[in-house]
Amino acid sequence: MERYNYKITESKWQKFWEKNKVFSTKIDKHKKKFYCLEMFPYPSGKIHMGHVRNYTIGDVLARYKILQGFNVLHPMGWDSFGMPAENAARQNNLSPKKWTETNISNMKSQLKRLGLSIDWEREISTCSPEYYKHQQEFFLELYDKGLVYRKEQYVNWDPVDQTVLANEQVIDGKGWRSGATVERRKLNQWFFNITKFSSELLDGLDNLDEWPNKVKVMQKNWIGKSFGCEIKFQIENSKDVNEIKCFTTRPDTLFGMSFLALSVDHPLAKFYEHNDKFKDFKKNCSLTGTTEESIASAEKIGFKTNLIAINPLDKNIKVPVYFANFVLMDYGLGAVFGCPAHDQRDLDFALKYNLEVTPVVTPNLNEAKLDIKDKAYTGPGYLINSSFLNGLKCPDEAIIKTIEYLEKNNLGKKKINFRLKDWGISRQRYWGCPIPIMYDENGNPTKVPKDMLPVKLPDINKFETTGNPLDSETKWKTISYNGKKFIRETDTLDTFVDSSWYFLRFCSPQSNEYGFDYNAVNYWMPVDQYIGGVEHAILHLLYSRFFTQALSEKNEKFNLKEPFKGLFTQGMVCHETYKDKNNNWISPDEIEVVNGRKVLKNNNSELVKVGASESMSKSKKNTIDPEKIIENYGADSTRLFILSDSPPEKDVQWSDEGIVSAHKFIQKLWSLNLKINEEINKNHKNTENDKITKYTNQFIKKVTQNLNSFSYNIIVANLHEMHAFLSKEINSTYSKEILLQNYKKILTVLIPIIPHFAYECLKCLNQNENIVWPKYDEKLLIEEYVNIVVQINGKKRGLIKSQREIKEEELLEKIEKEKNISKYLENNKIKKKIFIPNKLINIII
RNA sequence: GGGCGAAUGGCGGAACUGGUAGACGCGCACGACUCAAAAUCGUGUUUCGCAAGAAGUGAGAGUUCGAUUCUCUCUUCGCCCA
Repeated sequence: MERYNYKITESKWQKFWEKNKVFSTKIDKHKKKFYCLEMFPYPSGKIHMGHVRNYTIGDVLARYKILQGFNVLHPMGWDSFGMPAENAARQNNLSPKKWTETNISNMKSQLKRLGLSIDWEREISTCSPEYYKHQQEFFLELYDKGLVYRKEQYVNWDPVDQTVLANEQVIDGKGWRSGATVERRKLNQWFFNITKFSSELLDGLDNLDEWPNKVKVMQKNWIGKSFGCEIKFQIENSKDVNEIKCFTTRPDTLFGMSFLALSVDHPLAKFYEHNDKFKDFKKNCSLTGTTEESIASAEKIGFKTNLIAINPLDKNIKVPVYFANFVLMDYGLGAVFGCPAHDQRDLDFALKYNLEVTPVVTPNLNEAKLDIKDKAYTGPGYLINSSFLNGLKCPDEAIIKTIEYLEKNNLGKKKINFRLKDWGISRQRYWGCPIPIMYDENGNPTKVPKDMLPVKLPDINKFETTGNPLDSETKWKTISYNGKKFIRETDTLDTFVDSSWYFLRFCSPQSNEYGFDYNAVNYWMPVDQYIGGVEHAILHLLYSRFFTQALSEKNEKFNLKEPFKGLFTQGMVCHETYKDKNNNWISPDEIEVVNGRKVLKNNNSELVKVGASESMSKSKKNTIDPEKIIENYGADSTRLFILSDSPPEKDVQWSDEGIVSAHKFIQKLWSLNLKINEEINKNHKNTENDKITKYTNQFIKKVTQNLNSFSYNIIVANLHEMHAFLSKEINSTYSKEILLQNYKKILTVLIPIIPHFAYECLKCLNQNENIVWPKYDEKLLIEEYVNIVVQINGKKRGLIKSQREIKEEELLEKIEKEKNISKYLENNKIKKKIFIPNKLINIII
């Protein structure tokens, strides 16, 4: 029998789609739109299985929506600025631009071979001046709206490479490349004022009912809204300082206060600038990293000042004031009061400096003594040792009462604090979007005038090993404007800015006037379904939400609150890991199976150690190259397998058996297709045509429902069932029209999953016109006969096949006649019967 | 430490609002075809038991005629935040 030739068929259809611009989309206000977007890839060189999964899931949806008659926007582009290009350039002495362009063209052809329904005419690349020109305009627009500012901020500084490191480049406090101990260093940096939108970004989550709950929870925690209060502490023993303000979420524990702690960046630090001991202390603090985690895990150290703070609730309680390394200037007011009995950090600090530990919360009022040793009590309870607050329920009631008292006596006020910080967007890198700012002779920043945009990156072919390459581009840096000399900003924008509006650009990728065309954006946006990895659950999605709101602010033509209506986060692709006897990672390519045991290819006597299945990564060498898989099995097989084994939101395990089985299944479907074609040509007469029509109806319903709920793995099971049914049923003699009519519907349902195959089969039947998603008829789904479960005392004892809507009495009569069931009822009195029509009867004896 | 989620055969996983647990696939076993093998096709496959039957969805309780599904406690694992 003729085998299905996926190579010829797939490339034929891909050429057809491309040539006829089948997937190019235009605005059509008479049609309902559907914007299907997958997170665009970083052009690292080759696509990986994660891309295959992501884009297959998206393509299934896009093709389904097309068949349903939606006007579908399904674009693709490249997140093409970023460090890997710069690193590659340093290593190989080639320009990041060339490296990136080569990768894009490679990956584009790889993606095309997957048979995706992409509108490639809308392709964009964030590193192209046509794209980043508009980003620079946006930067200036936000600047004018007061959402951009410049301030000093700590960064991770690598003293050997003379460069700034991202948090993930700091490993155990050392630079990832140089190995040098990373320092905290202050640099002037640009910021987006994302915190201005804290409330909107938090409240907006409540309306995103098509987002996974876990992502909303993560964003909620990240924004971190907390209720608390600002407390004024009078200061004694100083002529410079009268009072210090602290923010706290636990004002109820104020009577337990035994010290006050300031950040080394607190304004009061200026009075200690000439104190050598303080300078040492500050330097010591700077050795700790900038992440919250590294600060939390570092040893708590302090510098004691001569200041004395007075407890506002009781003037007789006086405590020392410290600078401490665990207080951050970014959070609250850079000053906290320490209550060691009920906060672990404070307790660690108090024990180190021999400060008092007074318990003020007890879990149980009857227990007289609460002894705090080295573990703080942070649970709920009742206030003790707290004068007029004693006995209050803590935390809720006690906090409210304390704040009431403080406000009444003008000692403090209620305040809401957010954990979210402003978004630092300066990167001391070459391969990013230049910030359109220039500095005059006095170092004052001004906007680069609009007609001088884009500020293009200079071509650099040779990279020094240290520092920001743009700093040494003297010619590029200096410009004259209106007869004055200016120096360009040499920082570039965080690449998260690039991806914060690309979904808007896709709506009108050629738009020249502005980053997007208002008409197009207002038609296509919001993205109806966004699909990508959960690793972007916080930053990318939050930044995109912010950017959309920031552009919408004071904008009559564009007013969008949320860019992504639906969000789907897919799981990762995993594979077993292998090691040789020396514990070196081994790639699956270097392994073969001999007598059921995994051994090295070049040394069959050496057994391979099989490790846990983990997400594919180059470092563990457990990757599978999609290109080879598509070459050996075809795009449809690859798509089918990547969907089949697990629900899309969960991790999937790549297996060689799995891809082979998917491939075999396509072949089986092809054999079936040939048989069906034969049968159709026989054109039988005088037959019962009901069964196949009924089945087709059920099949359409199942697949449609599973498509709607992203249960793509179950659709694959549905396809297997369909194959089994048709293989048997094809021996019945159906008339030509009935067989053709039903089979066309079935093939149409296959399109989203295995498009090349499905279109080829439709073509064989000359049925490739007017293809629309088939509707199912609820009336046809009702079965005439039903199997009713018979339970006795809740245990299943048998099945009774009967007509629909059988009455209870009639059913009992039938049960009497079934010896296998009735034997359980003999000599017993029936106490109770539960009858669920058409489903079940439970007899209690 | 806090938050969220998960736990079902040898494996990946099904099971609609509580109503036949194990769909479908992989693996395995047996059979057919073949000189033989591969491929292909067919049959079987939760466990114990010859069988009748019994047990069974991480553990323990609870609600219910009936719980993989709902409630509580615990265990383990995963993710996020610290």
